[in-house]
Amino acid sequence: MSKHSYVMIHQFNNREEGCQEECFHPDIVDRIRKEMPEEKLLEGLAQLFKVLGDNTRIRILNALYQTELCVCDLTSVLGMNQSAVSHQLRVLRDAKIVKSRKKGKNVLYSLDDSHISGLIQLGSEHVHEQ
Amino acid sequence: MSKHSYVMIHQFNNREEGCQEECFHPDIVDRIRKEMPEEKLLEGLAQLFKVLGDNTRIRILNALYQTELCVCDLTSVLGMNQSAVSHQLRVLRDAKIVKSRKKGKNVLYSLDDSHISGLIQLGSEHVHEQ
DNA sequence: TTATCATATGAGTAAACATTCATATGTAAT
DNA sequence: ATTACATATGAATGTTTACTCATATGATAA
Repeated sequence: MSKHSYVMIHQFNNREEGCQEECFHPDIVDRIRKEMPEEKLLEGLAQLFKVLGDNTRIRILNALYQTELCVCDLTSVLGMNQSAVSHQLRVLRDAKIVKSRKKGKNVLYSLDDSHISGLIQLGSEHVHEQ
Repeated sequence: MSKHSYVMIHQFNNREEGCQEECFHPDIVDRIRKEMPEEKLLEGLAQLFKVLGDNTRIRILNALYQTELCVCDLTSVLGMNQSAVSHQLRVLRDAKIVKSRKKGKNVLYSLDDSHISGLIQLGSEHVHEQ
């Protein structure tokens, strides 16, 4: 028995909490549960958006969208602490959203994913409509 | 003088923190700063992604992507507390990502933005490539 | 009206997170 | 080698946030 159907049956047998017949539709709930994407995918999605969902990181990405930059220049562009920038770069690197390469004493960062600019584009359209 | 140029000049005059000439490129930093999107837009973007960046909310959106649902059925689909679901629905409503309408004793929720499914689509592609 | 039900919401709590400070690592120039 | 510099990272801290519990609101049915 799949994890999904286990939880579903659990729901069916515990109707003291939740609403009754008029609004509780086992058939609909069942169908939707079956058509939900894999839990792994949903977690990955939430994780991706969580990484994008921070002011500092969004500004980093918008800067890198224009050109490859060293940490130092990024720090200047953002006007913030070098340590804070490095910490956020690590989060972006772990999420495979940016990549880095060494050049002399410096480390140059750039975007590592073709979807990111698309996400920012689409997201901007949503924001503009508010 | 714009806020941007103020911060920029501040940066130029405080080089004790940060890196020196070899990696600090005033011209590049200046250009990037000028071409950065409006701060308002960036904040809105980060806020949008932050709202999408939660496991529960992503699951709600994937359920609503299939059909309009009342809170009660959503609660069953997700297998969680009604209060928790309502709290998250409020976050999604505030962000204009879902909308609601009353029907009898129930409140039916549905997606309110054409961009959201596109964002989920694009995001999924990124996740699949990991 | 009164009782019942579906949803919303405020307060409290524990966990997650962004930033700062101090310092470590690694590279390059002298 | 020694010094200076660019970046990374661990620990500490203040803030944000997701969830739970209790209860409020609002609608329907008896």
